[in-house]
Amino acid sequence: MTIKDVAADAGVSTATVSHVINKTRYVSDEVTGRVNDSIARLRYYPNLLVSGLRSKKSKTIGIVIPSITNETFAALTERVQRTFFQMDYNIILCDTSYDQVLEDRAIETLIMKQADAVVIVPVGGYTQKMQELQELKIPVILMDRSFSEIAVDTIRVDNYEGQYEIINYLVGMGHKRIGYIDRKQEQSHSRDQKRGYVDALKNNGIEPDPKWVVNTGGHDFNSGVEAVKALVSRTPEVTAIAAYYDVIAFGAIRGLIDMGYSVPGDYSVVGYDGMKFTEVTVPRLTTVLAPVDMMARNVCDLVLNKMDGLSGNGGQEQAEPVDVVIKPSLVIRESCGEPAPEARL
Amino acid sequence: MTIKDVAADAGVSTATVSHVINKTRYVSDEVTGRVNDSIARLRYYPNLLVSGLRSKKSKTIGIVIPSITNETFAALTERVQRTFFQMDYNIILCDTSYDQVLEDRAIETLIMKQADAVVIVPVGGYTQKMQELQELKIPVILMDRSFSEIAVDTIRVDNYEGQYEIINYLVGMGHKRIGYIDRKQEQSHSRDQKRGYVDALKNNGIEPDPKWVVNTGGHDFNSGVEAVKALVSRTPEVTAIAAYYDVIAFGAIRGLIDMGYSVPGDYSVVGYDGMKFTEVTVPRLTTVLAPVDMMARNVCDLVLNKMDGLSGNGGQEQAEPVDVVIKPSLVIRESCGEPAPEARL
DNA sequence: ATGAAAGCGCTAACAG
DNA sequence: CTGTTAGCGCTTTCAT
Repeated sequence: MTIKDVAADAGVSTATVSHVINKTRYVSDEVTGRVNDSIARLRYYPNLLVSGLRSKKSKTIGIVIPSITNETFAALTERVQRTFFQMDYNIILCDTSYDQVLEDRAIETLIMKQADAVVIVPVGGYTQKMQELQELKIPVILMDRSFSEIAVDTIRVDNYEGQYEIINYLVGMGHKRIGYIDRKQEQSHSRDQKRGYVDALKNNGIEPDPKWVVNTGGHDFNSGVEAVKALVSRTPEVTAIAAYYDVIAFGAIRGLIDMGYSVPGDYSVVGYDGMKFTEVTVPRLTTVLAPVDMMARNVCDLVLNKMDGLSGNGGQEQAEPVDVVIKPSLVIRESCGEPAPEARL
Repeated sequence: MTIKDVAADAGVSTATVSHVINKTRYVSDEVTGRVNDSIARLRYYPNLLVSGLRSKKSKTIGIVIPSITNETFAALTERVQRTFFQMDYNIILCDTSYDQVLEDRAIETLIMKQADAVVIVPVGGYTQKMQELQELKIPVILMDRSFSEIAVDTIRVDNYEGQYEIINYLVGMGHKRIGYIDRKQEQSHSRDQKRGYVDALKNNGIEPDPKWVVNTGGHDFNSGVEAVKALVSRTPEVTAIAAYYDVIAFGAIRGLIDMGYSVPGDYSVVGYDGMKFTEVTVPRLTTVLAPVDMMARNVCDLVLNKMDGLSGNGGQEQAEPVDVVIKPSLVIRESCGEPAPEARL
């Protein structure tokens, strides 16, 4: 079924059919009726790839993320896809498995599939391929990592503030010696988060002790178990423990229980990210909630702006790239308590 | 940058360029070299939408799911996308938000975007749009719901067996009165699951008592809390409680703790689905693990088969539709114990 | 108020 | 071994 079939069936030209479909010029009611009739009867579906060929708009947007099974990325993807679906855009989903090579390949494919815009949560840094995207005037938006040096639109979380606030909360409860389970600090967001921990202590007149900090081997539950055991057996005098990630926090809770302690009785524990399951566990985890909705809203606005800014002014005058930094919010639940009186010194 | 530019730059015809790109006929080393050179220098990316126009293959596959934030659907999507990305297929992701209207619209769009195949986890039943997909000879695969009456390929989980096994496990531990937190049974998979519970009891010589069963209002944590409170205050003599879904199981655990009971001390609790967080909680949840990998593998195989079965025999002779039923597996963890001696009667 | 026809960028006969 | 050219299905001037 092509537009030709419809035209023949309705006894009009293909131009007319095209115009009734797209409402792009006046067609008499009578002819419109006949055409719509033929379309329905023949079950005609316009070929969107071809329309895109002429209009230079594929009506698809690429989303490139390390893993769709990551709760935050999934939530982000869901919101972005919903918003765009309403505007007749589709999402091509590319999951890079945290692999730089796949990320590059994904971007290449998106170029070839004529994506109208690309949203990326990068595995590592800013790559050649991202630059090509920009050179081709395809709107690119980077998320969750910061690249302040580079002229590209960025939306990210203020992890410094997030970690700062939750440590501040712990101090406010009376904790003086607060452990931190950290990761290898390769990316800037890890470093920001760590700085939040350090500064929150300092600004409360507490001198951070390097012995309060441990690094995990990996990014999973067991790494958290190991880490907390290492920390507490070496430095039992901490009264609260902050983990850089909710799953690690649960590893910590498990490790503590294995060692015969209770949470929040003996130790307070906090996480980071606000994963859904943290509100169904015992105890419910106090954590820092990633501002997914706000991020999604910003992504959509930005993409939309960029896209019609492009057709609007003939491609001249790139606007200054934006760098949106969104503050996450503290979620207070049950995994913290005041330190024991004898531990308050 | 089009193929023409490359042809001009390399001093050959567009046909030659096309052939060196697709390796679709012999081209001398020298010319190949020149062409590749031009491609690289000009940063030429072939327009895949156009190639698809001629070859009738868009190299994209549609995935239509109720919500990408559902862990199982996300895992499924991830695996399917990875497999297909390797074969130069891309995924258009459509999240229907459990809305039948959006589902239909999604399928329509996929037709118009010339999807080569469509994988659907349906919101409800088999719809008109799905039938159109079949009429257009676009391979369709339905997942997670069963439509045995309909001639369409289906891959689903054997929820009867899954629920049967975990109840059987509970009985094996000595439990005689086992509660079941059920949902409204609109879809066949809920009914299958419930039957598994009933039959497991019967086959062990236990007559199921309707009083052991409660229905939740919703599908979330709090529904589980409410449900277990209703159940236990009415029927405290149950010693174990099975929930139709992990999140509900955690609601149940929370409800029990609120009422002053312990798990697995006073009551054993089991879930269903094998969500990731069930292995990081205290207690770790005993549950039934959805066979995501196996399902993904089956989907990919089926899609691939269907797609080249289509080009293979000229579209005649549809093979019998398959109905793959995959058994989930029991995961024994920490949320169950033997019933107290006085409760064993 | 509608139609004819030229292309969009690429592939696949057909030629040579 | 490589070039010419006719489309793929649709949109969009240009005509009338």
